[in-house]
Amino acid sequence: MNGLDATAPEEARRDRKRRRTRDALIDAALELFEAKGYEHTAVHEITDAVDVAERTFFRYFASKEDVALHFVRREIDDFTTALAARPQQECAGVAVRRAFRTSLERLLADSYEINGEPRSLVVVRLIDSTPALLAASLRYTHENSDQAVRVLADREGVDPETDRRPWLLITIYAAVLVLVHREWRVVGRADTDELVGVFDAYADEIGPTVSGDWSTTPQATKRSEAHGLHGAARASRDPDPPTR
Amino acid sequence: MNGLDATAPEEARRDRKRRRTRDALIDAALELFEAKGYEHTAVHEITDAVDVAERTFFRYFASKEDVALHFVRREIDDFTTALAARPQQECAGVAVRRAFRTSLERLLADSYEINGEPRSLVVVRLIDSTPALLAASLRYTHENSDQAVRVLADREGVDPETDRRPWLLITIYAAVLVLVHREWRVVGRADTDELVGVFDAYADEIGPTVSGDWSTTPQATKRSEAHGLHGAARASRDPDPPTR
DNA sequence: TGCATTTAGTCATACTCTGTCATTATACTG
DNA sequence: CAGTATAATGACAGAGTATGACTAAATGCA
Repeated sequence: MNGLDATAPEEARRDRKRRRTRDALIDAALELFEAKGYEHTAVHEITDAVDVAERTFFRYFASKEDVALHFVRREIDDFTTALAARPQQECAGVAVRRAFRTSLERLLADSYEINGEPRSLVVVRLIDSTPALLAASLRYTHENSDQAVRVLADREGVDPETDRRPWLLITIYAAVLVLVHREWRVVGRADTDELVGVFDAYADEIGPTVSGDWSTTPQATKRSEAHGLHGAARASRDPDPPTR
Repeated sequence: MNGLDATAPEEARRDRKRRRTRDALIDAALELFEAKGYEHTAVHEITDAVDVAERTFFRYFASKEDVALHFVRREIDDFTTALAARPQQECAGVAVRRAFRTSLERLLADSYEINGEPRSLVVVRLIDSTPALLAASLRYTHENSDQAVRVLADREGVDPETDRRPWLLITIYAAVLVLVHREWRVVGRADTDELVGVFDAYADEIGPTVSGDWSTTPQATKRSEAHGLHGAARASRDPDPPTR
């Protein structure tokens, strides 16, 4: 774009300053949210704590939700990165499962604390217990699954427009992650082994069907030949017997 | 609560009036949303169309989102009802699958039209294309899965506090429904056969693993002896080999 | 008819978020 | 060093959603 000679260090300095402001806003916001609750914290209270104008907050974050979703975003980005980095020989199901586990582990590895509690736990609890944040986080996950689906489809050499399997696989594991967060909140600790265990328990439950190797086996089709899944819609079509 | 003798007709009349106002607000809202988009429709425009005060709107609906989510709520309630009505001898997976299909069919059966298009399609498209509504609808689904889980767990005689299978099953099918809505929007029609076919295709893909018959297996839960669930759980806890 | 309860309307207000313009800090140029 | 461009911030105004408090009217009941 531009020369990285003389101007670069200065730009870096400005970046650092921006980052400081940004981090300060995040920290102040989380502490206030934790102390008073998300809904009962006004944006001007956050900006007062950092001593910037309220308008500045909205220059750093698109919304009040946005600042709390910072970590959700990171977790999802981590997942996509991890998925792209899985070795090619792994079949889709295993790669997705391992990538999700990696992102969960990375989230748990965050060692910062807020009021003596791991920040990850504080954030998960905050999101889970605040309707507006829960909604925003589910939406964010949903919207970004497209990207993960593309990565997965690329990797497996299938077309996400016509093949439903990548959508299903990503969606299922995203849902599992929500369930893990739920249990995490109940557990009330950020014990990596324990929570990865919970994740594995769910993943084991899903079993081999969805996780099968797409490239070779017509796995999805235990009861017919159609593996293209478009055709797979057909035969199953079990007529719904009357409810009673 | 009270006598249903003399007062009943009056109460009924008041109820009808309330319902008329409410329905008028919903209709006006959907038409405006469809015409100008959700975000570009102000609440006072809706209330102007029905000729009530803006404040009145918020007496009928908790929020602007709420009025658009009316149909999502109905779909979810339909599901829970349908699940409770499934015959006992069906195994969990089949019952859940059929109940979801029933609620989908019922949604599709809505024959009202808005601007010559089926209302169900209009609403699905509206929700899917409006971030705020998408978020709210995902949240609503999430929050109400608790109830469905309880119904399912009751039915199967398992404890939802310790058994993860009902959570997983409900969550997976809820996610599938979102995927169906997605394709529905792409299809651009409200063709029952076609969309039920899409649902079945996803459901077939999930296969028997999660849908297994629980009645024979003891409640799994503690991963100590992760026996059960279909033996698929086998050698869980696979150590994650290095990414590269 | 008189009294209580419920429902709707009015007014006031808090909060989120956006647009705009002035002000300051910082970087580059001669 | 002065002068200028650019980016960041502040200050202010305003729209829109949502809530609380109070008032007026309708309704149910004595």
